[in-house]
Amino acid sequence: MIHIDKPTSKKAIEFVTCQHKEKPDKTTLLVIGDCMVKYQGRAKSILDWGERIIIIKQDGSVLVHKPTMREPVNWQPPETRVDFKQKNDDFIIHTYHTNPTEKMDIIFRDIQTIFIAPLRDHAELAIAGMEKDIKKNIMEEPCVIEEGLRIMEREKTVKSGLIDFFAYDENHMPVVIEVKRSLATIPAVHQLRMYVNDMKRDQEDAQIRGILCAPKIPDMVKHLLDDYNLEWQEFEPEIFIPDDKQTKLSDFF
Amino acid sequence: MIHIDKPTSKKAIEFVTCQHKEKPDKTTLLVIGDCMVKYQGRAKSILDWGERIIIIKQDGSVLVHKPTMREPVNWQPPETRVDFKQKNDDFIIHTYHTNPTEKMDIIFRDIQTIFIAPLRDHAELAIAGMEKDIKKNIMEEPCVIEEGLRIMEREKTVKSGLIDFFAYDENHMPVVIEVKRSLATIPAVHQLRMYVNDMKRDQEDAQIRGILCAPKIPDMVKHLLDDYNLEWQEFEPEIFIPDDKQTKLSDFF
DNA sequence: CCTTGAATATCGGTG
DNA sequence: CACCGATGTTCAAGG
Repeated sequence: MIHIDKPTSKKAIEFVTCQHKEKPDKTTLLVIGDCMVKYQGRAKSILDWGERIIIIKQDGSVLVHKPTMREPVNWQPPETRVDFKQKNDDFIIHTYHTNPTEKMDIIFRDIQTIFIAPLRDHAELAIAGMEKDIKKNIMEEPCVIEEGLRIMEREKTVKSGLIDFFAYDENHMPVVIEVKRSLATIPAVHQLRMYVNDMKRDQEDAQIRGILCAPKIPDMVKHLLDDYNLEWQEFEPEIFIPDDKQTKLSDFF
Repeated sequence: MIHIDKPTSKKAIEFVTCQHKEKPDKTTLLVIGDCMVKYQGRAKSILDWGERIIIIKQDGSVLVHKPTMREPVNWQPPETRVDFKQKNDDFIIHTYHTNPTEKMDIIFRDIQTIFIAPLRDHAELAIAGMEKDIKKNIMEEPCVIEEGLRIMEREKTVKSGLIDFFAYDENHMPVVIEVKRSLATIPAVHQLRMYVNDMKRDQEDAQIRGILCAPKIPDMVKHLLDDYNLEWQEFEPEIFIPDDKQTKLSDFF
């Protein structure tokens, strides 16, 4: 890890050319300073002068971070080409990306620090509690949705898409189940409605239930479900750790 | 702007306590080093050792960035409380957030640099080419969709949501128009269908057209539109700079 | 390659 | 505060 404080634009060019430009896929570059940003691509934008953190990552992604907000204010996706220029007393980072075509220029009028470090990180995130995990739990314990439910198929393909669960209730009536891990949305109602219609067409069975399952279902969505003669079930968004991740996660939670 | 290189965990604690902890809303903190990350909240995750960049922003957002990818591998939203601890030879950053309840711990076994700087950035992003801008352009030049179109209402509220445009075509037939700035999706078709149905119910008028407008409409979506007797119009995703942003943007493009 | 759908989505606007 | 929709969404998985 090396860095240079308060470099002139000339020094900055020398530093990044010597230390980063030859091996951009091996070293991460950090620039902190007073800059403005111009972007043109899927949209167009301009960001006036301000003190920010710029990160050029080893896969060619470029981030411009303001001192607030989770999201970068400007960025480029991975596989962006980066070039460094000097103009008057400004240090300029040109970035260019294809597919989609996008360019972004960062102009520095003052640099506080430039860091260059070869970062090694081969770890992969082990995560639980995603929609996948919630579905696995429903598969193992269908009673969280309804007593007596027998799940027949999971990820069943029908004409208009993929049904999360196809089951029979305790009265042997077929049930189509759509699961959301967080908020149930209006499009999810239409998705479920479409699946139920597909099943009716396939089975020539007028009596098929449809249940939308989510931790939270807004009134608007409930009313829409009523309109279409569909049902809903709210469930506790408990996070279950799947067996295959237990070895990685169980020591910590 | 100050920083400390290769600090021991003890030195690191002293540094951040002295320089950051008293004014976390005034200074941005950067830590680069070998760490692991544990998170528990809306989901649960664990990230094994690796060299990463951690940013603690002045609004309390916390980012953990790997040397690749646009997205942080772990994070906390704004308004997160941060605390620093020492345990054996490790330097630990505890973060805690409420609503939703989430905690994330970052454990460093080696620190390359800690950087603390009060960053000032009051600039706001001026951006053009968003859905808002495209709608404004359609409002001003309805012929980009169809010759002879007269737009009557914009953002018209109906039972199931908000219609982008309500218009009459050159034959005085009512038209409901739904606009997407990028890809037209299947849910957008159902949205449009619902709006047309709402209008029919309101107006007791059997003849209402519905047009889905987007730069790109996949075949699947076109077929679905056909099924429901709806229309579509692809348009060039040209980016128009709205008048009120011209002063800011026009000098650059 | 294109398409589809999830996300610890985030974020802004509206009621 | 809840809720809704857009995002330069990003990202991974599947065809």
